[in-house]
Amino acid sequence: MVTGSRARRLQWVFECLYARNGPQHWWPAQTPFEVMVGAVLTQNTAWINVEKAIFNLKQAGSLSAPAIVESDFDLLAGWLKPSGYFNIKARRLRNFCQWYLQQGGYEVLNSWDTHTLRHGLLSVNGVGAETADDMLLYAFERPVFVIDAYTRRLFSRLGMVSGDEGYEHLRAMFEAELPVDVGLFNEYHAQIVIHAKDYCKTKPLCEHCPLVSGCVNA
DNA sequence: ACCCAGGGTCATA
DNA sequence: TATGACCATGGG
Repeated sequence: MVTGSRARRLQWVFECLYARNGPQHWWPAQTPFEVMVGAVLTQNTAWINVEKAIFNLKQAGSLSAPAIVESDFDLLAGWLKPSGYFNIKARRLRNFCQWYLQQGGYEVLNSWDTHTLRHGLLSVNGVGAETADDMLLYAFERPVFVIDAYTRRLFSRLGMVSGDEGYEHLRAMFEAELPVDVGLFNEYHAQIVIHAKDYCKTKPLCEHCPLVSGCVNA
């Protein structure tokens, strides 16, 4: 049983995850721009398929905002095919890159305060709350806590949230209960995802770990 | 054969 | 505000 204040329980869950899985070094990408592309492509899609699409973009020498904006639409959609929803994602990626270039690129965007940058990202058709927060945390290194389906499921199973709270409500809760720290938020979200994907299925669980009831195999 | 994957938009009530 | 339809490939 997990006891204590919610803040303390959130810390405990993180420590258990980290002890089990070790540092994840997220986001798996070579540049901030690649993080942003991956954030769009991974919408409701297995990461392994996103990797194939990003590989195609690199292979074509088109993993840049200008290249994506200028490339033929059907060609772009073809590169994105393995990641699914390729017509929609080609449009979303192009929307984002157009906006990205219009604003002046990474350095300019990174000079904005987090609130302004978040609203800017959300103004792009195809960039929703989670995608924007992925970009803010992993490409711009802002202390924003990313909420996804895994986060809802884990903490719902742990009895710490009901699960049907709105996105902003949950994000505000995590950011209020935890130390506002980019490194912590980075690692915490990565741990939640890796826990849901692999490790809780293949690694044994420690007896006193609060994750037992949060594991899909428990 | 069936289910879901690191969501978001749009139409409808 | 809150559902439902839609997007689409690939791995278990």
